[in-house]
Amino acid sequence: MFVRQTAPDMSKRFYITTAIDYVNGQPHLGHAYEKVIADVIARAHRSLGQETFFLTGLDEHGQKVQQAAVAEGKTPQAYCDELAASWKSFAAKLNLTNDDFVRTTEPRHKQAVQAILSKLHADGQFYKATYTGFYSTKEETFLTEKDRGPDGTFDPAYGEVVELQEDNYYFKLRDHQAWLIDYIEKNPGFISPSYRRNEVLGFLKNNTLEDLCITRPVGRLNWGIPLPFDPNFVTYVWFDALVNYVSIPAAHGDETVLSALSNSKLKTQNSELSLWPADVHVIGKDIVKFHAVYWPIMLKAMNLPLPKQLVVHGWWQKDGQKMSKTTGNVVDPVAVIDEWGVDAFRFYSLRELDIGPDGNWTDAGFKARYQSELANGLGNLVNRSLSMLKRYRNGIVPNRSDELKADAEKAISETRSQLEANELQSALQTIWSLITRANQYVDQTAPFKLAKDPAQAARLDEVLYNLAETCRVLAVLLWPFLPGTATKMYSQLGLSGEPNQFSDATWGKLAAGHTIGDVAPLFPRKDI
RNA sequence: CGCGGGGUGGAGCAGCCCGGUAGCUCGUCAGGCUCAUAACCUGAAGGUCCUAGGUUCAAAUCCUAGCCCCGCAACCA
Repeated sequence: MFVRQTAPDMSKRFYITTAIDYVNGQPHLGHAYEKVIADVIARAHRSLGQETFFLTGLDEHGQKVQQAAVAEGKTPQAYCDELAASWKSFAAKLNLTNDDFVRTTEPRHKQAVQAILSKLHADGQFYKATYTGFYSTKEETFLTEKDRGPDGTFDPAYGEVVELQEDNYYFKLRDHQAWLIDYIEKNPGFISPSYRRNEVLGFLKNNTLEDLCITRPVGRLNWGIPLPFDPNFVTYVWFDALVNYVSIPAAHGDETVLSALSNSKLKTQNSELSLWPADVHVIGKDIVKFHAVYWPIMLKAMNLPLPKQLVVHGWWQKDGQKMSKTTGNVVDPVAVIDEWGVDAFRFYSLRELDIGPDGNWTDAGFKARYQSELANGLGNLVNRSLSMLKRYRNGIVPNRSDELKADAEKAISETRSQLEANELQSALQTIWSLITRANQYVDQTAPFKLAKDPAQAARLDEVLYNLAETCRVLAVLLWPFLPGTATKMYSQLGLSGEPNQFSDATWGKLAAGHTIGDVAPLFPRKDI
């Protein structure tokens, strides 16, 4: 064994990110879903004893923001500032434990973007070229062949279409295809689930990568980060949004990123966290290509290691239909949380849909899971267990008994490995199997009958201990998913703090003689 | 042949990667219990695991072909 000389906070943290959301609009279910997935994974790793850094944030540049700001008579920055406030409160509403919140209009991000652009430009990774195409002056965008109707003309919605020439900078992607295919093949865990990996490999093997246009002339778009080597252009999406994953580590003093950009002087905060490479990027299936193809190539060009894993989630439908603002069948996460509580929202999102496939949100399904699994399953177990302990033993924990120990330990070890593998839905199923077992145990041992017979006092003690201790273990297992509920469970057990250390999910930690707290339903039944 | 996902008892899903009693929630029916949020427990009915081939001692699970749904098709999680 080598003795590590590094200071504790210099060791590499588990670093997890969400995609950053485009600020043009209000948060919806999809945004909430992705953040909850990332938060549960982040909390799970913290609980398992790993130093963790969880980053989420906003993408604030681009034409749509610029246009929306102008339409509201505001400056783009003022427009972003207002929306950023609401997005930050949204993160709080979801009970996220993000350690930072990136906004791409922040100086700390911009300086990193410019440092990267300067370095790659100096390294000859970019070239300037002229593009000729059909341009819609109304939509302020170039049209492609796909935008043509069946008769070969462009839709009148595009207004006047003119042939236009435009200079832009391009990033060389072409030479990178071979190593990237090789990398993805040799690292089967890089893209999860596996069918997304196959999709990327299929794309890479059947297509030739086109070089990537990375700029817009300021005449067409000025709400962006200027190229440090050509003031006539701003950088366009790729070297802005994606870079947030390393610009924030740089701002926190990450040595890996800073040394890769050694030709520049970046201001950092006083901390010196070690973050890069990211352990997990949680993203939606729509942006797999950008994260699995463009981003690795960009990192390779920057001489930075690749992220360890992309966790790709699916889409929610509502009642079997695509959610859209025009049909109005949207799920407003804030409304759901206000009505049912954030833990119920988190629970349904993760229990109903595994990470990967598309899912179907139904209000009836939500209510059913709330009622049966949260109220009748978990809530009722805790309530009946602790009520009996209160009533029969004045809330004083009896001597330890191990009747449910084996069942609990099975659930604990399964949950642990499922959390480590990001199998969140399966972990919830495992946890609920313990809840079911405990409810069954109440029926089999009938403590309410034992209580009527003084000769059975010792037996009643055993049963009450097993139930209380199972509730305590459940609180620890549930904490990453239902942090508020888990903390309430601890509080009802008379335990202070949060059950946020997985190591506390060890049978027998509840001490004899301890007095529990006040008991109240965790998920009040809602009769509809 | 553009890409991808799915087709499992009445509904919605898990299982498929690493073949071997078809599991979960809801619903239906019949019992039990009364500590608890009219909650809990037990049992029953109900399934050609889309179809057809193949591999295998054994396939929902692997392979091939077909049918049917549904997304995506450059920046929408």
